[in-house]
Amino acid sequence: MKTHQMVGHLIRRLNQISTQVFAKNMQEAGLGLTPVQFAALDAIATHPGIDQVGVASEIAYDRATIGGVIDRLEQKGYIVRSISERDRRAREVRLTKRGQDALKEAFPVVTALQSQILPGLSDSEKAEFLALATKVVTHSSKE
Amino acid sequence: MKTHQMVGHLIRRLNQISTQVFAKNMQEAGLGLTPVQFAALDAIATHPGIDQVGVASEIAYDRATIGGVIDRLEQKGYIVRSISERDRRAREVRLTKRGQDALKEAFPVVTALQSQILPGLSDSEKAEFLALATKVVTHSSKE
DNA sequence: CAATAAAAATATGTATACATACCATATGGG
DNA sequence: CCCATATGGTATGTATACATATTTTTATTG
Repeated sequence: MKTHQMVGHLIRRLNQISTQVFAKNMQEAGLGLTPVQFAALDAIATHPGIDQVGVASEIAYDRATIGGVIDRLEQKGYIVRSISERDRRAREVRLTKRGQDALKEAFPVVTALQSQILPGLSDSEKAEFLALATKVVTHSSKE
Repeated sequence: MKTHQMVGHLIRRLNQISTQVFAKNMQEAGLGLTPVQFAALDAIATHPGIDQVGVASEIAYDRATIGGVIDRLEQKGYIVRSISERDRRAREVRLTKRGQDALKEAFPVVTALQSQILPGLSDSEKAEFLALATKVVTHSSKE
């Protein structure tokens, strides 16, 4: 079997295409958010006061990676961290005004770029791909 | 739209699942190859004397990343680099005996793990997924 | 209630992933 | 032949991605 035909290789290429589309559209919109940063902002906006472990499990990352992502979001002034009163080990995370604005700006861009992520597929093929991918991810996260 | 349902997010999760399956199977087989390292070894085996840019374009990476990958393969004693006589800027890359052995050992493992990468899908669904993914990647690399 | 296990962050180390800049070399045109 | 340009590789910087270890704090259990 050729490497090019292997599933893992194809998925990596899809991810590559996806992140490039994301970066390109973000840049054109004058926003510097990466896919992870956007996902984290969205998760925090949906669950204000969530802790870092919560963010990690919401978007399926490990704690260590999320720590770095949140560091950078904090440096950009998009979020604030505070020690939880309920559990002093935990850091509660919330959007700042700037973070809310950035997310509000990013949302339509991200929604619009979805259609560019699977170039060459018809609408029904895209739907089929989405259904299959969802099935795999759902199945995998149930274990 | 929820982040979880976005194409990019799903693709990232698929890639995550894929790399985890790869790492797990490699480790169980006592091999320490990453997906990129395997792909690079395979490309070099198929094109002995290929230069680094050649490897990069074979497996769709940038020069900088491949440089690091090849550094590590060299450190492991799997490949050797030599200055090309045709073009003294270029480094020709070849497998060592150890590299050939490692690749030979890895191949059946990688072939076998393919079936674990899309858990929850039937064989026909896997084939459908593969066809759609191939279509996207092919379409995208034609530009 | 003290000992201990578990959990939240962080730190550390390794490996992608890629943009940009830089150096050495090659190549094409004048 | 000279020069502008392009190309191969490396260096640098940023951002994931994750395993493992460590610290602080919490929860559990004998």
